[in-house]
Amino acid sequence: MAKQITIKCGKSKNKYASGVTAADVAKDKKIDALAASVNDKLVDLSTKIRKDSEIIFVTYDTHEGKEIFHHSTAHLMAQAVIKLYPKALPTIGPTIEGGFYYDFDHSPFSPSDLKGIEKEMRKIVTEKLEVKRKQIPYKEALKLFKKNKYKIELIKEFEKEGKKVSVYQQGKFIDLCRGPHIPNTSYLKAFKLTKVSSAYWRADSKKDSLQRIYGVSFPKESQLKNYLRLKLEAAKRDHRKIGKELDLFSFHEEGTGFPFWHNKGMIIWDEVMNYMKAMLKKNNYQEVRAPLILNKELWLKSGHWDHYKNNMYFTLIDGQEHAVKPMNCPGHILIYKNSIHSYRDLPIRMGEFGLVHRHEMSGVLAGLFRVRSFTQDDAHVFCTEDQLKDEIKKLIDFVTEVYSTFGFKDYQIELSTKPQDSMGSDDMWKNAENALSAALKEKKIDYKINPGDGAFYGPKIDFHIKDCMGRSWQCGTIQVDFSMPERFDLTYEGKNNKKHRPVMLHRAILGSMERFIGIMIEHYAGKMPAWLSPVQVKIITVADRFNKYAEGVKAKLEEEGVRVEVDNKKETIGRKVREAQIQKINYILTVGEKEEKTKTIAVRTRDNKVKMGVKPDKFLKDIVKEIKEKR
RNA sequence: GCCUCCGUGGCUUAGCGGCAUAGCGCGGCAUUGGUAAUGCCGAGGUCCCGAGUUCGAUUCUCGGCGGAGGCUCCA
Repeated sequence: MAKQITIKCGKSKNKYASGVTAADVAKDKKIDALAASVNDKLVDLSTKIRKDSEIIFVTYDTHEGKEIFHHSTAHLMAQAVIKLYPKALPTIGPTIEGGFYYDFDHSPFSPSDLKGIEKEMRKIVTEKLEVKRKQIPYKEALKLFKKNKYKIELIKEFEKEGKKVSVYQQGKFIDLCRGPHIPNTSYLKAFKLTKVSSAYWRADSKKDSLQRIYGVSFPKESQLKNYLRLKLEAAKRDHRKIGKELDLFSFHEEGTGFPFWHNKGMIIWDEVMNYMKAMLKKNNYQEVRAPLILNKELWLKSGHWDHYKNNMYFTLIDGQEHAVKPMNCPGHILIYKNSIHSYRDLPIRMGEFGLVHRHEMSGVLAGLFRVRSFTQDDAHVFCTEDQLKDEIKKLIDFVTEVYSTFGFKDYQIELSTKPQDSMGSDDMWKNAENALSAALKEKKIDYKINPGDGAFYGPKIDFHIKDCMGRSWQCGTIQVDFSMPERFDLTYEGKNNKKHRPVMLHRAILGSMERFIGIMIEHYAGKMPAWLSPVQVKIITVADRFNKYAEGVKAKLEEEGVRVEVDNKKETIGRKVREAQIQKINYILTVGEKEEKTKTIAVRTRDNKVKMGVKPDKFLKDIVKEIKEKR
C-alpha cells in the first residue's frame, strides 16, 4: 500500500531532523518502499528531506512502484549486457505493461544468450551495488556518452526542450535516466528475460534496426512462478492449437492468411451468425449482401484508392481494373443510392456479414486474429445529423448486450481521432468527434483517447473486451463519417421538400467472425458453452448389444436439435470417456445394461461428475433450456 | 515488408555428413468391457522447395516458401 506520511523537519520535538532521507523514514515506519513521492515529486529513497514535507512511499503494489521496479531491472539487464558484450550500445529501455525491454545496437542475440545475461544479472544483484543519481550539465553528458550516438541524440533533444539531464550509476554502469530507481541492485530478485526480437530506433523502419530484449521482474520468486504458470496456461489456450485439436479450421501454404473452416468450426460460426442475425432483426436492421469484386471507379470515388490501395487486391475483368472489396461501405452506399429516401425513412440501418479481403503484411498474420480474408459483422447507419447521437447511443447498447451474451462482461472503450492521412475538412472531423464523445458522456462511460488513430474517413470508438485471462482484444468499432455521403452525393428529402445530406455510421460489433471466434476459443479454452459447442453430447456404449438403445437416445435428442454423436467403437469405457473429454464435449452419456433396463442414461458433466439413472426426457429438457438460454 | 528463431508420416517429436526415432492417431486381429489411455500385429516419410559444397546432404552454405515471437499495422 502506498502510505502517506507528513513529516516535520528540523523541529526539536520531531524525531526526523532536517536532512533525514526518505529511506530512513521508510525504515522507521517499516514500509517496503522502492521510491518516494515527496511533495508530489517522485524521487529516490536516498533523497534528503530538509523541510516540512508530505511523503507518499511508492511500493511494488502501485503502478508507479511496478514501473520503477521494472525499469531498475532494465538497467540491471543493460549493465549485464554491456559486461558480456562490450560492443553493445544501449539505447532506450522503458517499462511496458507487466515488464520491461531494452533496445541495444548489437548483432542478433540468441535465446541462449539470454540465459548468460540472466546469470550475469544475478551476479550483479549479489554485489548489492548502490544505485546513485547525478544531475549533470549537457556538456558533461555529451562527453560521457560520446561513444553512443543514440544517447547523444536524446541528450540533444533534452537540451532543445530544456529538460535537465540526470544519470544513474550502479557499479561501473552509468545510464541516462530520469529515474527514480530502487536504492540498490539487491532489491531485484525474481526476474526472467522472456524473449528477444528486433525493433527499430524510434519505431521507424528507415532507421537502425536494434535488438530488443524483453523481461519480467517481481519482488518475490513466487510471483515470477505464478507469472510463468499464467504464460503456460495462455499457451495451452492458443486458438491455433485448439483449432487443430478440435478440427475447427486450418491454414495452408496455398493461401497464406486465408482460413479454411472445417465442419465443426462452421457449427460455431453458424451459431454466432444466427444469433447476430436475430439481433439485427431485434434492432430494426435490414440485411443486405453486396458483391466481392467491384470496378475501380467506385474505389476511386470512395477514397479507398488513394488511402487504402496498399492493402487491396486487384484483378482485370474485360480489360477493366477491378478491386476485391476491403470494406463493405461502398456497396451499401450503392444500395442506398438505388432509391430516393425521405427523412421519414431514416435512420436506415443496413447490415451485412461482409467478406472482405485485405492484403496485410505477411509479418502481421497470426492465426484467426489477423488474416487476409475475413467476414465482418458490418453495418452502416444512414441518419440525419439530429439522429446521430441517439444512434450512437443505441449502438453502444447493442454492443454491450452482444458482449454479455458471449460471456465478456469487462470491456474498455477508446476514442480515436483524426489521423495524418485523412479526408474531409477539419470541421467535419470536429463534429464527428464531438458526436462520439457526447454519446459516451451521456452514457456515462469512461473512455481513453487515442489521438490520430481514426479511420481515414472519420473518427471512431473501439471496444476492447477482456478475456478470462485479463488480456484485452479489440472487437467492436463505431465510426462517424460525414465524408462518404459527400463524395457519393447521398441525399434524403427533408420536411421542407429540399435535399439534405445524411450522416453515415460504420459499425462492427464482433469485429470479424474469424477474430471473434478465435478470442472465444481462448476465452473458453475450447470448452464452448453448449449453444456454441460443435458436439454437445457424446453417447458411449458399454458393449455392442447396447448400440440400438444408444441410437434411440440419440434420435430423441436430435429431434430437438441437440448435436449428438454415438461412440460405439470396441474400446474400453475409460478410453472413450477420455476421447470425448479431449474433444471438450459438454455431456458424456454412457449406456449399458443398467440404463437399458431402467430406460435411463448416465450423465457425465465437464466437471467430471457422473450421475446415474437420469431419465432421457429430463436430460433433454435441461440441455435444451441451457442451449436456449445461451449459458 | 523488416529482424530473430523454427520447418522430420495426419499430430507431437528424437536424431545425424553415410538403411530416418518414438508416442499419439490410422488399419487388422483378439478382448464385450461400467467412467481420464486393453493387448498384439501392421501400413504410413521427396526429413518444406530449389541451388551449391561433398564420393555422399534430412544434416553444412545460399536463395525461396511457410510458421512463431517482435517492429509496424489492425477487424
